[in-house]
Amino acid sequence: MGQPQRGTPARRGAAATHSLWFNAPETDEQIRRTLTRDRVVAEALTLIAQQGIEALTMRTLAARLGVVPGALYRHVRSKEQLQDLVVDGVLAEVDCNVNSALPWTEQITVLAHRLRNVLEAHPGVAGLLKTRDPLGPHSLAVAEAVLRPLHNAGFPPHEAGLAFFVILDYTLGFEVSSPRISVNEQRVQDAATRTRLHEFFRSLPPDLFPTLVTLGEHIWLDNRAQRFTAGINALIDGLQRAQHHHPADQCHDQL
Amino acid sequence: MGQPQRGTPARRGAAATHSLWFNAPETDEQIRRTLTRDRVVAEALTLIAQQGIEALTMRTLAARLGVVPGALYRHVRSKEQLQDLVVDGVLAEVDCNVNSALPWTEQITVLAHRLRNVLEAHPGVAGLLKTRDPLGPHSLAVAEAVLRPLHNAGFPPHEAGLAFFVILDYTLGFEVSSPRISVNEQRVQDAATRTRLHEFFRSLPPDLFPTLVTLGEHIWLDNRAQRFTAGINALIDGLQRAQHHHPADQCHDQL
DNA sequence: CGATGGCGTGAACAGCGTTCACTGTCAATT
DNA sequence: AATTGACAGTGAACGCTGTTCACGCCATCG
Repeated sequence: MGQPQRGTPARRGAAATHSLWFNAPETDEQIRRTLTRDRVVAEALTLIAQQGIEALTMRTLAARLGVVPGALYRHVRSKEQLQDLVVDGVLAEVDCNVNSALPWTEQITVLAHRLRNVLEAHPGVAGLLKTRDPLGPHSLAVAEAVLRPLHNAGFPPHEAGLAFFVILDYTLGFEVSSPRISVNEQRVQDAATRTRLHEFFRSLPPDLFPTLVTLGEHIWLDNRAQRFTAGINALIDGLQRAQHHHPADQCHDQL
Repeated sequence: MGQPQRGTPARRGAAATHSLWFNAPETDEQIRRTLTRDRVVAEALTLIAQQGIEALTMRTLAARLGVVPGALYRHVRSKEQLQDLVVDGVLAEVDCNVNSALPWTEQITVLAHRLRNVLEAHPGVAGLLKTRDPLGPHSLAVAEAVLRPLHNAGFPPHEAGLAFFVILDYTLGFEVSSPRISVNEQRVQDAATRTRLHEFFRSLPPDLFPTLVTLGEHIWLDNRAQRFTAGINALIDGLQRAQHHHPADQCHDQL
């Protein structure tokens, strides 16, 4: 957006490449004249939202845009860069505004839940986020939003950094295992597979796995929201106590 | 191991496929007659340890075993199954013995650190672990080892399950972002890139990212061990307080 | 009106996971 | 002891992936 904008023929190249233009999912009312980096990223986002991250292929993305695969490389240097742009586009959906009058624990909790909800809506993107150094503008905005309450709460730089990473590590790491979409294998966690899972736990040798056998079916349920809430609450509670009580934490590195 | 064991020719098929057998990395002193599922998985593990997870390719794995790619499919149904076996092979290295006389917080802390150390030694495997339902024998052993102290400490089933997943979510999620090995791009976090990162933070607009500008360089350092220790301590501390104080945790699901 | 530069095309390349007919060799059977 | 059958590994192929590049087309600028 902002660069000099080419002209507007009725439909660019409609005579030459007739069929692709009409087979493509051009359901929008607006005429889509030419490709843009923003349009590429936007289509990648809806593709991921619909079919998951492993469906994001240069070829299928190009097909959805009514374009030959190589054309994408005019707007994106590589698939890796496209993924970086996708990550930043997803993080743009996180609302970074929090009431700074609230205690920092509340602010961080709200931000973490917002981040989780956004990542949950784009399955697989968290996996990209953890493999990259996220330095896009919206990634930075999220970082700033999380770091600011910690700083204002009086955390010294080092401890603020630790708390910051601990919170992001947990939130992103939690979302890396998003609910599987792949329907080809029965990976979807429906009632049937849950029953088979419970049978599996009952069938385990009780001498080797006593706790798993007795607790298994009470534990392996898909209560992702509850799990995240419990985790983030424990985490922030622990951070708060570490702030007040023992700023130098003991080290358990060996063993 | 256990099935009827074929014969032992001096070198199986050495006349037909002469060169491959000698070009293969047969540095071991033992004669390697034929393929085994265990040998395939073992070679995959050393390949991952040496070159990272993205170097694990059916073709290169076959080449290292002195074998044509299709031959692997006699011992492994698919690459996905191979990855599952790799995950379980890695988790076999986790020592699951803990002194059950210690407080549960100590036991869990030790286990979490051991798990982290093992995963750190096999970069990329944590990423597989979070995308699978780990039901191999060694995965189950780790689960049992973590769950048992919680159970013995009096956690009711539901709360034990929550604590269990919270600890594993954090530990595995933390390890998903292992230090990059890929040297082709300058992803390795050396001193030079750290300096460039600090310059980057100083160059940010201070009106948009005030906290990042002031705290940036004190925060983005590669203190992974310290970060993990701080996180797991805060987490377990928070879980301990939740156990004693408010067993019913408030819910922050909306917003 | 002609030159220019950017964008999409079409085709190709290397590499990936996976399949399959075939072959050689061992182990058990007759 | 000779025959049979099972099976591991071969070689080649299929369809897919990301990526590159010479080639035209077209809008714009001079």
